[in-house]
Amino acid sequence: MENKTNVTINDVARIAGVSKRTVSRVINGSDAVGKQTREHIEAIIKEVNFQPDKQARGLASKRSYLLGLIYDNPDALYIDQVQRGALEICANLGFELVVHPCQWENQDFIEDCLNFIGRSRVDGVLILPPVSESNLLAETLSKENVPYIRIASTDLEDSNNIVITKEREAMRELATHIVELGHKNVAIITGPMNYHSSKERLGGLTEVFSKHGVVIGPDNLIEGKNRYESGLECAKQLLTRSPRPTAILANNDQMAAGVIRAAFDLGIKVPEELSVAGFDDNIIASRIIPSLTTMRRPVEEISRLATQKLIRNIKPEPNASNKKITVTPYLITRESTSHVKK
Amino acid sequence: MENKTNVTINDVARIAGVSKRTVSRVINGSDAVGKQTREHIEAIIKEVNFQPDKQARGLASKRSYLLGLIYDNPDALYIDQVQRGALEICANLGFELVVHPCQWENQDFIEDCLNFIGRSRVDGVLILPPVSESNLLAETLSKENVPYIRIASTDLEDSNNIVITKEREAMRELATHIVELGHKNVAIITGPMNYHSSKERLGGLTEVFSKHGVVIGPDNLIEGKNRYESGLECAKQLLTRSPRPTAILANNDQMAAGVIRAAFDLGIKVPEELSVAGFDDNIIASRIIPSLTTMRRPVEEISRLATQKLIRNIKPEPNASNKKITVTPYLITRESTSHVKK
DNA sequence: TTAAAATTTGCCACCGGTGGCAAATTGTCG
DNA sequence: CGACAATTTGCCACCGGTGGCAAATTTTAA
Repeated sequence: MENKTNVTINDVARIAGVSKRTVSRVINGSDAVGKQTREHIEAIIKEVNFQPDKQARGLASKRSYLLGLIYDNPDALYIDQVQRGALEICANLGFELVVHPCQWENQDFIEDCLNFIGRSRVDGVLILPPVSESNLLAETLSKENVPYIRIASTDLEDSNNIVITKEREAMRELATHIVELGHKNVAIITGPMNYHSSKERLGGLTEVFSKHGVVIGPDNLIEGKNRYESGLECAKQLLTRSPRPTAILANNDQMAAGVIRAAFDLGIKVPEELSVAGFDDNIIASRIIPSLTTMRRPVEEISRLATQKLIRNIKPEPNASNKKITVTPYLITRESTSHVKK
Repeated sequence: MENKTNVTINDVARIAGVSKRTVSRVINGSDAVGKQTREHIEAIIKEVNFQPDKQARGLASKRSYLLGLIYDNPDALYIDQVQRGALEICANLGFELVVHPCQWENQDFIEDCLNFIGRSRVDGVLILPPVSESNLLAETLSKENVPYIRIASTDLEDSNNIVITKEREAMRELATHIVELGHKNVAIITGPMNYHSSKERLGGLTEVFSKHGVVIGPDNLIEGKNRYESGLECAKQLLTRSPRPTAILANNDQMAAGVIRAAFDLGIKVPEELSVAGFDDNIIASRIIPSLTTMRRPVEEISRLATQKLIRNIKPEPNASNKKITVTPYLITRESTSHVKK
């Protein structure tokens, strides 16, 4: 462990008996270096533990080796998973991750993001839902030539900068599960309907339900806010209606947890008298009693894919294919859903 | 919104009709600038939305305006709160936050951290528990002259670089609560006993219990791993012992959630037959049924304080006092604890 | 009024790398 | 074997700021 002094490129060059330009070429994997020269220099770099200064490199090459993570999501568990996935890729490719939470419904949010990008000099940004749904942000970044990747639920006509989670398809699977359990009287708590993702998820459900005679109308459809408290409140409304639904599907796990609490408070047994399902499979889904049937979104995997794509957008590799990336969540069946009682 | 072109210090200097050195002085708040010159330049900076390049600044001044966040904590909710607190301060003081999860029990963890610091050129690091308990890391950073702050539960003889959470005192409060509820047969699931924090929390509990005749011995003390699964397993052991404890105190909320699950699986009613308490007040504590009595750790506040202190250590202000910072968690009473039945 | 001191400001080198282009070296072929 | 092409390598300017020091200006003191 001799991390002591900061070795510079000049030191390496001097030791190797070459010019620093050649060392620079080696660092950057340029092909125009003789084989033995390269190996000699690489050995020395390893030996003296030379780590090129990101500041200087950035200044000269217009690259900071920093990635920004832009989000406005109350779900800490989701963010954490994204970070882990992204960092795994960053570590491999020599990037660092700078986090930037924001308020995407504020008026100055675009400016705030641009300022962040300007200040921090990140080479590109990863944009998480729901911020990823802002076409204005995407267009602005395009115009400013800032590489970005959006993680989102639909194509949004921006397919080269997006990783798509097929939420509509996922919800079809969930709806099928519910139909198979014999539920006819199903209620849905959607997310905020100005989110694409809420529309996609609802769409997937109703497609299947309508084919099987499960009617979704104003009486059993309610718009939630994706938070626990909101799920609690919406469920209290739904559960006092008559006829009482035998299943409630919430737009995410947080709200589903609220539904379970509401049922508990009203003395309604889950799943015997009420089936409940969520979306995300965040940690709460497996901790709550009864544990929650939900759609697992492989967040870490999505994040890894998105980060790779982002870095490839920043420094294009010739041989890399550039196809659209999609991921589909899948059903996790737990205690909160069961056959409807006759 | 005219973020378009990247304005440089030369542009500002030219527009203001001064040298860039003078503009630099204004940016850095040097006192050696004439009042009207300063105001003139400041106006122009605002007008053209000049944002000094962090790379260049860093290269020249040996400062990156980046802070590192080092942690190895499975609890995403805790990390998220820390980030929010830290970012609030960073935003005010012109810093960015770079995250670095690690495996502090790996052999090369010190080297890994040093490499991270070297690579990213962070100006200082915030170290979260349990990594903060590593005296070796702290000493190494001292030796390398890297500013750091540890968030930890005891003084660790490093008081100028530490923000202390008084966990022992907190646990006294919890123990008192349990004693007041009449419990005599109490079991404890500790954290890993090689963590200071686990010792502190256990110490606080036993201090109070021993004064009130509540005996803690091998029969009702078990070492957990701070995770849900561990709480589940430990509780299953404790709850099949005879006499069965009337209260189980877990070292954190994750394990307490496991205890509640174990009780549920064994048909033991909480809180009627068993009181349960945790530590942290993370989100799961209020979501679970029954909701969890716990000690709230004001994580965001702690993080803000730590970040401020860190930045002050990086660029010392003359008038800033430099006293020790401590925070004490406090009791949140919910559904999972009640009077012991006679 | 003038010299000396204090305050402001500007010049220039430098931080540690990268990029363009020319120079040096090696290889190829008639 | 010499001329020419291809491959390697080095020189030097530059990225956008900061720091030291001297120069210019203003203030104070005699």
